[in-house]
Amino acid sequence: MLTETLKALSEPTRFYIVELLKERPYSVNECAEYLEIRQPQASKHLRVLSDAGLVSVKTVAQKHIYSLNPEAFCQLEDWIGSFGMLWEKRLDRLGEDLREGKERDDSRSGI
Amino acid sequence: MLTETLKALSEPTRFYIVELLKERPYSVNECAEYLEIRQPQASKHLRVLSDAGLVSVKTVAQKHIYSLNPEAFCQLEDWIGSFGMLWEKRLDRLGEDLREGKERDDSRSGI
DNA sequence: TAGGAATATTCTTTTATAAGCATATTCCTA
DNA sequence: TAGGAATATGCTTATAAAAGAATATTCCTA
Repeated sequence: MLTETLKALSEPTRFYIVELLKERPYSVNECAEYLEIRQPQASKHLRVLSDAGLVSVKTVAQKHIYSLNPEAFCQLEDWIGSFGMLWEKRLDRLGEDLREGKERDDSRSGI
Repeated sequence: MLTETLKALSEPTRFYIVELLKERPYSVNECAEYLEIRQPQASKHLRVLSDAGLVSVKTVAQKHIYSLNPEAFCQLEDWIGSFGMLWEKRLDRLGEDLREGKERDDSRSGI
């Protein structure tokens, strides 16, 4: 479900965690330290991100190393990509209309 | 704030409204009808989407016609795009390492 | 200008979730 | 194997937001 992904990302603290993980994988304590939150909160937020498929865990000794999970972001990218066509379509129609010398009727453009 | 955009989209009903508006602009009542929700809810959800910059309104007589706002989606697309580089970078490193005949150390790959 | 159509707002109730704190769990090492 | 490091979980409280119902607002038209 895309909405779960979006929901997980919409929480500011989790958003920052994801931004942090862009740099490199981090352990739970490292996340907590960098974001200046307590360890349990970091753990919980990472769990939400994990449940949403946004991050993966790798266990090294006692440490749980979290890293971004490409698939989830590709899925999001695909969805966002499905909008780009809309603006292009409208520009296409605008172009056609201009070539045909039509008056532009914005009630049809959706802009 | 990107988190506001994400939050607005993360609500299932609003997500469907956005999907509906992909097709063409819709009035409040039309949205309510298609999504089988009551008019006030549609109005409220559209307000949230509007506050987040995801939709624009055009008033035609008493009707408020809502349509998607390209800028917001482009912003999202830019952000999502900033992740694509990461996977590529990793593939690049993998490629380099292979050419150099190195042993792969996954603790550095973040995958 | 009165009436109705279309939309927005207010208020209440309910539900979801984030934070805080304590504690449990897991696993390495001396 | 006892102790400590790293992480996870449970419980409570506080806050945010969604739904429902009633009502207010805006604006066109006869």
